[in-house]
Amino acid sequence: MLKELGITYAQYLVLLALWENDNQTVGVLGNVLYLESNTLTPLLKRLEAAGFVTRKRRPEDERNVIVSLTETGKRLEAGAYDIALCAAKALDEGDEEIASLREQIAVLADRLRTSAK
Amino acid sequence: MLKELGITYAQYLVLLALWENDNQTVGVLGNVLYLESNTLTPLLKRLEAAGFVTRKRRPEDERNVIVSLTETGKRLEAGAYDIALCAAKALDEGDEEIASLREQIAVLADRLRTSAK
DNA sequence: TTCGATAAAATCGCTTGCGATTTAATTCAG
DNA sequence: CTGAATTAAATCGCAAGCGATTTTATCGAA
Repeated sequence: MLKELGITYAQYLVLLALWENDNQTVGVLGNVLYLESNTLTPLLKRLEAAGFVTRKRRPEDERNVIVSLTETGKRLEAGAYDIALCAAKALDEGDEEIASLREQIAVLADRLRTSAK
Repeated sequence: MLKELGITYAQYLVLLALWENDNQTVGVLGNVLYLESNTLTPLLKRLEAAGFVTRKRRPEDERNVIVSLTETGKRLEAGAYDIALCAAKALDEGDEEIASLREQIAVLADRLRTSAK
């Protein structure tokens, strides 16, 4: 399904974040996805080259780069709607179980992250 | 801790499998780790270059490559013993919880794998 | 005001992981 | 026995992820 849309899974995650909240900074996007600029910058450039997002420096503080959806990027949301549904169906697990599992993992990930610091 | 041993996490996983069961074929190793030769071959070459394993064609069937621990590779097991303990401690979760979580994830992964086929 | 500290992205080098193809060895059918 | 099919690794090309460093912009204290 992702291939039909012309994006990878990591790119899909970035777009999910942008569909949720457009015009985010690279850094904020990284906080959401637990990724840093060394990973995001090249990925965002590919999304930009594919015409799904734009990258502009914020005039008030040129250190920040604002990532925004293009019209094409916004339209993609509709086409991507089925993906989560199909994934859930493939997992064949109730929403509660998935949410619970996700939560457990988030807790563990947080512990690792803080214990690493 | 891995850096002290001079290995990466993926390499650690391969070594774990070999400590469990030495002299495995690339394919069998791949079945255990859910990886294929396109990933394992370069990784194994790095482990070989680092002196932890050897790679030899099996004489009876030259299509198979047997991966074996060197003495250095075997000795590494002792040095790696603490890793799992520290990880468990960092997770701060009982063995049962971790095992249960691992099992739940394995079930989901299997469903995805079979529904993809 | 200026210079050093801080902050945000970008860049570099490397390992992983994977889809697709290739190479080489073995097996099997006619 | 031979040539086609199958199997196991290897190879190729690319995207991700990350540690480390660099670049550029902003802030802050002397």
